[in-house]
Amino acid sequence: MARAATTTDVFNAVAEPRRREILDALAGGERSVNDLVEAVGLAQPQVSKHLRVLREVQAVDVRDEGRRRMYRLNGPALEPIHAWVSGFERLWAERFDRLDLVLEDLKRKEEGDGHGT
Amino acid sequence: MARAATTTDVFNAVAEPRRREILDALAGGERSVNDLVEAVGLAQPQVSKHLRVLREVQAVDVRDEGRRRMYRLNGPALEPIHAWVSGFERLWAERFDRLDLVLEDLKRKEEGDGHGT
DNA sequence: ACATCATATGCCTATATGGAAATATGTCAA
DNA sequence: TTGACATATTTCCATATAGGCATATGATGT
Repeated sequence: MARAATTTDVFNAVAEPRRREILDALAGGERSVNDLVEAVGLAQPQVSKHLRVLREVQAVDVRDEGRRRMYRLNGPALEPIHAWVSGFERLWAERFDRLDLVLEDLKRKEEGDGHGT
Repeated sequence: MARAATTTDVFNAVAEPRRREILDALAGGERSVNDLVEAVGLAQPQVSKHLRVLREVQAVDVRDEGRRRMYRLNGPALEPIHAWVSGFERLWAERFDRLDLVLEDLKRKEEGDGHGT
């Protein structure tokens, strides 16, 4: 079996750095394809192809405006990534380390003085 | 040019669902390869290969214990993902939607009544 | 109808993949 | 040393890429 298609899910779609750049460029608001071509410095066909992938995983929406096609972010499509990676946040976030300390402290106290039920 | 190697960065490494499963399984603490084989239901060689990829992007660390190799998470390697996707959080988090409303409201007011400089 | 601008699609190629199966490496125990 | 267990590596293969380039589609103005 080969690698999963880039359109399988948003994880695969954003594994490509150029596609992340495109999403970053769209963070400022709607943009036409040509705008994006300038923004990411790729040839137009490549940008269109990346946009297709992003469309298929719902990461972007399109709107026709005359001869141009305006692309915009569809943020919620990225939520699964955030949800997944947030589960590991405590492993690097300092504030959570400190929270851990507090919790351990509480636990120690509770076990220490026997004023329980 | 082909697709970027899975070991290029953590985004690519984690695009493979089986590797995410492995990381999930490691969230509970250190595990041997055989443990992981059971946990994810893949053949041992595949698991070893996935673990190699995860090692190369620093998402896991290994420790030798007798004939077993104990793998553990190295959370901070996932931070770039969290950092990137968090930039888009406002696009789906309800509380931010409401913040947007408030801001727009303020803006309207400011533009509406001419009490400027 | 025509020329022009804007975007999408098709074709080509080198390349890395993930699973399967076989095998190599490494460690312990007797 | 030999055997059993634990893990890693190699080989094989079908498949999907990403970029380059040519071209098709679509909308606009004259």
